[in-house]
Amino acid sequence: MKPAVRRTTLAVDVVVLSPRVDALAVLLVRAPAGSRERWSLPWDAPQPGEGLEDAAARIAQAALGSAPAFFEQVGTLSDGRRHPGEADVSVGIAALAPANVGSSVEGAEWFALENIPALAPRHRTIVDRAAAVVRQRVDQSPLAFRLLPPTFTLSDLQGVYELLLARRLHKASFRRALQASYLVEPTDEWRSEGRGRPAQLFRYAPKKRRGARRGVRFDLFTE
Amino acid sequence: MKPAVRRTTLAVDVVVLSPRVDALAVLLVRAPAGSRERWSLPWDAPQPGEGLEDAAARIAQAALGSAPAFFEQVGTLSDGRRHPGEADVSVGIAALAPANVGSSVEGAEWFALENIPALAPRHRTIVDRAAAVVRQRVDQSPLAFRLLPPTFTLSDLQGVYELLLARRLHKASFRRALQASYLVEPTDEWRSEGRGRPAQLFRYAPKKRRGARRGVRFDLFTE
DNA sequence: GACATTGGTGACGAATTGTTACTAATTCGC
DNA sequence: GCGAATTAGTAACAATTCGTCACCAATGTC
Repeated sequence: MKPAVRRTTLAVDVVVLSPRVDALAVLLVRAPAGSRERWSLPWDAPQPGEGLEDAAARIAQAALGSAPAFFEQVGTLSDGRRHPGEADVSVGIAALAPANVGSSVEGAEWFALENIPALAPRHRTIVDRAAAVVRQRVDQSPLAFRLLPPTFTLSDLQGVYELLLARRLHKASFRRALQASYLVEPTDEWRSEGRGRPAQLFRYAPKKRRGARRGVRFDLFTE
Repeated sequence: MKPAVRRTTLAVDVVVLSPRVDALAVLLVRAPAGSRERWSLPWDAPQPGEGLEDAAARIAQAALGSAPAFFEQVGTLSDGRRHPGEADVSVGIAALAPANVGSSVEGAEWFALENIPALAPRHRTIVDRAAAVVRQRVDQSPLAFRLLPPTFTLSDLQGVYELLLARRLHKASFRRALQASYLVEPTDEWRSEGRGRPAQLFRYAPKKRRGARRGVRFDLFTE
């Protein structure tokens, strides 16, 4: 039996994530009249010759007003679950946008992850996967920095980690680990944020460092 | 502009990995006469109504003789790179098979990862991605146990980790960390492997353990 | 100026990890 | 039989990392 390709219908479904008012939020767009649900993820088919991440950038830009700088695939689905465009196959892609980026595009709105309206079942699955992937890779990939503007305070950064991990972190430990990682460098700017001492601004500037050669961790087998 | 699906051609390309003679090996199949390369990954299109992982299981079984028990998507590609079946879109899936599983299917052969023959460019990319994903997730996912038979010695397990991480591990540290993880339990069998003291056999039997609530690690930003 | 609030760091004890060194059980060579 | 070689398994110590507490710094509020 010789293998052969098969024609199917394909969609790229984009989960734009951003920290909004102390919660991780996802950008949804109003569905066309007559749809079963009122909201959906931004989605479309890739154009001929357009890569999947390129398509995700275009789709995210249409909903957000500007293109996010970071994308990550969160899985391709071909189960029977319903897609708004009846696509056979969906490529789910997470896009990360800094806080306060994204002007108000007509028909697009942010929803906290814990408070999402009804979505087509496949979109619901993709959102859950995106959240899981982002949470799982937060310390192997510079995800957190993609959710912040180019310069940020260490408290901002810690806040993003706390959002992603959904738990409180200890300030001194967080900063010590960050120092040891050589991932950020201080700028000479400070930010006065109302009351309290002004905070120094940092930027993401990872230095290449020798592999630590740690032992195996057997971590995170949380199922 | 209303989003719409688009018809494309789809393939599932499977990277079957298994430890063979002290190296991680991938299963390739002989390409049909007239192809540009002599070897390719096992691949096919998913049948109507067949999930992607189901398709991967069927494809792997055809090349391996039996179906692997573990699959993981390693990315979906739609770049311009050439696919043996000229598919527009490829879903890359890694399948893990224990050592010594897989009878000799006509036209299928194992190749050590460092010694792979010429493949279609997209297949080459998928193999590299599969290796990277497996190496990156080895301590978040029970991947190593899927490369071993149901019972195994601790030296076997350490050997698999050393293959995946491509470096030597320290015996005492490895075992201490494994103990603390409650991932394996001893059986009452022992295996005498020629010379040396016989080793006790263990099985993978993860106990649910309380989340460790560790701090952030800032690990592995190795690019 | 006292106080509340947020930023930032030193230091200590606890926990984890890297390493050395040892004991145990087997096969091989003689 | 018996010592050398080989592989399994572990105790124990040293070095490092981590969690926490305590404190100092700089600002706004009253």
